[in-house]
Amino acid sequence: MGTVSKALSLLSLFNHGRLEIGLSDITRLSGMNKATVYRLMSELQAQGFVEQIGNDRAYRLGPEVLRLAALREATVPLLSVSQDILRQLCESTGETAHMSIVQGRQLNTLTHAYSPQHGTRVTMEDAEILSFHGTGSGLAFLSYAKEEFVDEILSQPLAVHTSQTQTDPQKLRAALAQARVLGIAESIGGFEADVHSHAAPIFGPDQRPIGALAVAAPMSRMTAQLKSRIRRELKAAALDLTQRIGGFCPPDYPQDQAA
Amino acid sequence: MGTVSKALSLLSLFNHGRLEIGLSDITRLSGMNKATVYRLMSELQAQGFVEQIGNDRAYRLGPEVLRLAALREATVPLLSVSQDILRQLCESTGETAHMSIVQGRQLNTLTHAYSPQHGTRVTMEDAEILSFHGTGSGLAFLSYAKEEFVDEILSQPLAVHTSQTQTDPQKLRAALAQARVLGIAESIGGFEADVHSHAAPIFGPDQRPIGALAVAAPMSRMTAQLKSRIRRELKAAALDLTQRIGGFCPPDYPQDQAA
DNA sequence: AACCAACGGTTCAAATAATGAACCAACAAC
DNA sequence: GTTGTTGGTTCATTATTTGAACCGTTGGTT
Repeated sequence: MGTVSKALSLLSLFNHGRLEIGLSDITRLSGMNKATVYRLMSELQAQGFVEQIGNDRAYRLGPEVLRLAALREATVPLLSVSQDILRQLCESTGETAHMSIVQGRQLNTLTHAYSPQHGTRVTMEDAEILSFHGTGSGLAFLSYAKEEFVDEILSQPLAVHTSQTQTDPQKLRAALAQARVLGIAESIGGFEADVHSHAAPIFGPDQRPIGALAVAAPMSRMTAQLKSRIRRELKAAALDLTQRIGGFCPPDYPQDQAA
Repeated sequence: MGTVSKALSLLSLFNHGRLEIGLSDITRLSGMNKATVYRLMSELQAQGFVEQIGNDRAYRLGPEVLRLAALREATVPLLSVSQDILRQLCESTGETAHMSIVQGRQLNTLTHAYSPQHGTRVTMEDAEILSFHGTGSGLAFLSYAKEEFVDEILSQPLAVHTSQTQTDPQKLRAALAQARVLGIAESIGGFEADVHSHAAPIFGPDQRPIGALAVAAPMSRMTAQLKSRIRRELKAAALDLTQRIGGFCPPDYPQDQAA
């Protein structure tokens, strides 16, 4: 691994539970030498990717990432288009909708929208890390991912999030096969208890999945009627998103049949 | 300059006019060796900071920057809070409002809001690079920036954007002094002809300016009445933003006097 | 006060990674 | 065919990165 990759990998230590990290913590988390980490962080800081704050001198992400994100959006308007689509989607389903993309071996939620329709709703955070085997989004992605990627994910130890988390690789593969038939994956309480999520994959310009669009509802509200509405709306929304960011569905993705 | 800084500096070659860049162009623009650039870009690509697309294999910014930006927002909600404030600001003034921050030696617009009130309006793009001497935002920042920074900016050759661009360092310093009295800077047609912009600095936790909030209107609409309304609203909005991101105005910033 | 542990930051010889001129293969224009 | 692009690759030389040990502070314990 080159020096640049090492430096950038330090950035991925930040997450929602760790928005600020001290030098020693970074050293421990990364397994690198303290002097190395210090020098790398200093370079990242000089370029505005992180900044140091407070009297404990902890590092946090810097303002430069905002500029890059604005430019990325100008190139591929994934976020703004998604927000548009999510707004419609949560309105037409009355439930929480969110969009996630895969970066490396991680599935990250990028943006979400709530429906004001119900008092209870599934709550979300942006930049949250989801599991592949426990969420509708993860399964939707895997159902059209490369074989090797699926193998890699399913051969690792699979975390148990709730009492209903499915961790049997064979049963998960069966779920993927079924998702390929419908073009929609679902997870019933696999990540958070009482949450039933549906998801459809989003595809990039190379006809490979880049992430997923999902609708999450409390299990108590999941009637057959709502289920079919969600599937219908979700498929249309995912297709729309794929097209509006310049992507293409693979030829074997079920398009026309009603879900 | 370390290897990491070199790699990250390649990212700053991207801007609105250059969303996608080929290997040879990057080589030319950066002045580095082609093999070096190739290796650095490969590492950036492996980490998702850039991606290669099309049959010309040009590079563009990658999805990883979105995740980092979402986390930065979770740490310091600059964007979301700004958008809130900009919406109010353009509503109360009836003109285009925008927010820019300084990153290195660059002033970048991060987000903006239009008022639906008038048919004609000043149009903006996010992630646009503004000049310090030609815009209200730039002057607002400089008026509270460190002496050395002001010297550095004003000692460089100053671009002429319009026939009304002020490029005399002495007159610009006078404008900064006046901005310090009001807490508001302005530029009349200095960046784009026919645009009159007002701006107020935004401060960080260390009482140093980090950027500016601005309102831009067509010169034809700029009556004394609108001017005083803009100044009043702008100062309140900038103060609000500063406080809501955990910043502090320096003691010498004029707070209470009406503008 | 004395002690200890943990913190951020620094040093420098040794080890490792970055560098760049030259090179390919592929494509396009002439 | 020639010439000039392009993206990508090679490898001996060179310069940078590395990490154990160090320093000065801070904050808690005894």
